[in-house]
Amino acid sequence: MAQESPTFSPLYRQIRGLLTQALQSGEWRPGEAIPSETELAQRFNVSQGTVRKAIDEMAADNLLVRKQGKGTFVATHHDPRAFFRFLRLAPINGTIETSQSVPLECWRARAGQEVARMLDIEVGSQIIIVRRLLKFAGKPVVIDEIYLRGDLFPGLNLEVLKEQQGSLYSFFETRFGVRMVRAEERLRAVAADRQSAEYLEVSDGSPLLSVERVAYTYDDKPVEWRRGLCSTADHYYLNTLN
Amino acid sequence: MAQESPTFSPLYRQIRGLLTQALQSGEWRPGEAIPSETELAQRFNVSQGTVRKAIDEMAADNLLVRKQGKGTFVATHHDPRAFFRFLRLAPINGTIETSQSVPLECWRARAGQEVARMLDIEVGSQIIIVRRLLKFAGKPVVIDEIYLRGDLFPGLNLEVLKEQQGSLYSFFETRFGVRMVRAEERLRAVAADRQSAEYLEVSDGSPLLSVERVAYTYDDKPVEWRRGLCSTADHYYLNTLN
DNA sequence: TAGTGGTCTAGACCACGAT
DNA sequence: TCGTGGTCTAGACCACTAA
Repeated sequence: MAQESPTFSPLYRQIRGLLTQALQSGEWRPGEAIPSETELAQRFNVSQGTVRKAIDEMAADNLLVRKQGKGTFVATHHDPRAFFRFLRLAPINGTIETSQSVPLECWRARAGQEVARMLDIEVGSQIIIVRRLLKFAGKPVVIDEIYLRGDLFPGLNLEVLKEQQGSLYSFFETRFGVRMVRAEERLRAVAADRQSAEYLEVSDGSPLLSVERVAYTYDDKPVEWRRGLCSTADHYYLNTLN
Repeated sequence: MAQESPTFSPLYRQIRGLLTQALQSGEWRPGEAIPSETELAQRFNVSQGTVRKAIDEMAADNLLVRKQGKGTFVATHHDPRAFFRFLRLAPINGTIETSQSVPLECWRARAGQEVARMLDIEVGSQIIIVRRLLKFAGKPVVIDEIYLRGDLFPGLNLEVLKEQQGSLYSFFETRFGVRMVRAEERLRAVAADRQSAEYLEVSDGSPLLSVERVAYTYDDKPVEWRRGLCSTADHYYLNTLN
C-alpha cells in the first residue's frame, strides 16, 4: 500500500471514502442494511477490523447506525430518535410536544448574490423558496424561509409539500433522495417584523431567535439555506458543548 | 471477567472509569502527559489495545489529547485551539478578534431554590456570584452572571478574578483545580433590561441573546450555572449539527 | 442454531518527535 | 536511534436477533 507523506491517508479512511461514495450513489438507500463487515472486507480486500474502523467513524458521524445482532444500516431522518438532531427546540415547561409543519408558500426563483454564495451555485440558477410555519402542540413557534437548489428537488410545490409527514428532511429523503448530513447554524436575537409577529402571534417588535442554517449532503455540498424566526416565549434552543 | 447482562460493561469502559478517576483525583494534571499505553496496559493488566480504546473514547470527549510521537496529554482550557469550544460567539464580519473578560462584581451568597436545583446542592449552601463583561475587540458583547459552588472556589473574589489571563475556565483550572468538561446551554431571545442595555451599549429593550449554561466537571457534577446576555448586533452564536 | 456486530488479545509494522 | 502513538491484521470468544 502506498502510504507516503504528505498525502498519507490510512486504509480505513480510504474505505470510508468508498462507502460514502456507495451511499451517495444510492447503492444502499436510507433505512436499508449495508453488507456485513465480513462481506465488505472481502469486497475491498482488507481485513474485517479495517472495515470496522471505517464504519465506526461513519457511525460516529451519524451516517450509519449499528444494531448489534442485526447489521449496520444507512441512517435515516425517519428514525424518531434522530428527529431532534436538527431541531434543537424544546418546551421550557413540560415534556415532548407534537410538532406540525404547515407549508404556506412555495415558488421558484433565480438565485441572488447572497443565496448563490450560501448554496455555492451560480447567480441566476434556479432555486426554490418555501415558507412554512412550525407548530408545537398546535401553537405557532417558528416561521421558516427555506432556499433550496432547484435542480435537486424537481416537481416540488405547495401541493407536494402538503403530503409531508414527519420531518421535512425525512420528506426530502424519501421523495427526492436528498439526505441532509450536516448543518451549520448561526443564531442571533432580532426584533419581530410585522408579518412574522402576526404568524407567531406575538406583538410587533418582540425579541425572536433568528436561526440561519446551511445544510449539507454527503459530499459536503450545500443544499439548503434557511432562516427561521423562533418565538422563545415557551421554548428554548438546546445545545450541548463537549 | 464477569460480563453478564444487564450490568455488562466492557473492559475498555471500566478502564475508562479508572482513568477518569485518576484524572479526577489529580494524579495527572491538565497539560501533563499520562503514562504510555503500554505502561497503562501493564498497570491495569489488560492488553494495549484495550487501553487504546478507552483513551480513544476519552479523546473523542475532549478529556485527553493524543499527540503522535509524543504521548497522550490531559486536555486543558489553556490550549488556544480549545478556546472556542465553550465560547461559540464569532464576529459577523471579519476574522478572529481578541476577547477580554472584565470582572465587575463578585460576592458570596446562599443558594436559593433555583440555583440549588441547577447546581444540585442544598438550598442555603454557600455560592459565589460573579458578574463580568466580555469584550470583543474592545467592545462589550456579553454580560454574564455566574453562579459557582462556594466550596470549590475558596478565596475567589474580585481581586483574584482580575488576575485572570485567557479564558475563565482556564483560570478556574489552574487556580482551583476545577476543570469544566461538558456544558448544556439553553438559548432564548429576550429584551434588554435597562442595566444590561447600558453595559452592552445598546438601547433599552433591544433584542438580546440569552444563553443559560450549566457546566459540569469530570463526574458529571454541575459546578457552574450562568446566564449571559449577548448583543448580536455584530456577532452570532455558531453551532454545528452533525 | 446461524448470522450479525461487539470485545479482547497479540503481534507486526509505520509515522512522528526528540535525542 | 528510541519511544510514542497510529495502522493493519488475524483469530477467539461474547452478546444480541431472528428463524
